[in-house]
Amino acid sequence: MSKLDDRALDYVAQYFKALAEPMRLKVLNALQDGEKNVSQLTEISGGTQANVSKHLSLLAQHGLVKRESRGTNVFYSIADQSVYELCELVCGQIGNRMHLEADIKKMFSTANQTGT
Amino acid sequence: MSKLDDRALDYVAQYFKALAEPMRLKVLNALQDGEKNVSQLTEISGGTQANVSKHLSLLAQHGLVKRESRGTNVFYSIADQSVYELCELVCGQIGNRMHLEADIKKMFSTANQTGT
DNA sequence: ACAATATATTACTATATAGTTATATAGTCA
DNA sequence: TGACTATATAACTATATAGTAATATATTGT
Repeated sequence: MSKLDDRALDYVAQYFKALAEPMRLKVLNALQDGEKNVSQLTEISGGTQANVSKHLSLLAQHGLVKRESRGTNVFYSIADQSVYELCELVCGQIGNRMHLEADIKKMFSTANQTGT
Repeated sequence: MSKLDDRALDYVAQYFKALAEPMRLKVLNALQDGEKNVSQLTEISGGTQANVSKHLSLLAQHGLVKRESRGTNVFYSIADQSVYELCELVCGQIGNRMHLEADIKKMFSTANQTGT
């Protein structure tokens, strides 16, 4: 990325924005081990059905998840594994940096078993 | 990232949020070829001094840029090259995907000369 | 057709924040 | 010290959006 024009910057910003929400990260996290329907994601995330549905909608809009309805269920799945690469990169950075240091390190020691 | 707890998710979300703003991306972009002071960044970005200063403050808070005052100037620089890796990842994805396809592709063909 | 279930949507409230204008703070030089 | 420049901050407005409650829209099975 060296000299993105304004449209591109807006675009990238919007993409980051889609990732800049704890509930959405939680949902993506939950989808790591395969597709899940809205009810499952609602339960896992501890959110309300309406809210989870809205977040899923947004994630789908930004191409982060795929949507497939089967019967009365709608199953969502990660659209692109690179989402996790992003998260890992960020998690790695956060682990290094930060005021919380010890705390954070502990969080990520149980969190970073993925290994791209 | 496989099972981040809520604190971690908040944390990661905040980090993405710092990147989820066109003006801040523009500033980061401008810092790619080395440190710059606030006046320079104000001019390059086309924003107001106050606004740019605020964004820089936020970027510094999140550890994305380093701050160093020399005389009456304050020079900012990229704190961590991994910021660019993030952007490239996102840019790559956006290039593949997307409604805008042709347009976007064109944008990024002139934009992706970095090559980590 | 009707009841039951799963998901989406709408209208709303509350909160966060980008941008602006004006002002404060700090460093430099006469 | 006082004028000048560079940066930061405060108070404000406007906008976006996360969450909620209620309702709409399927789809399935009877």
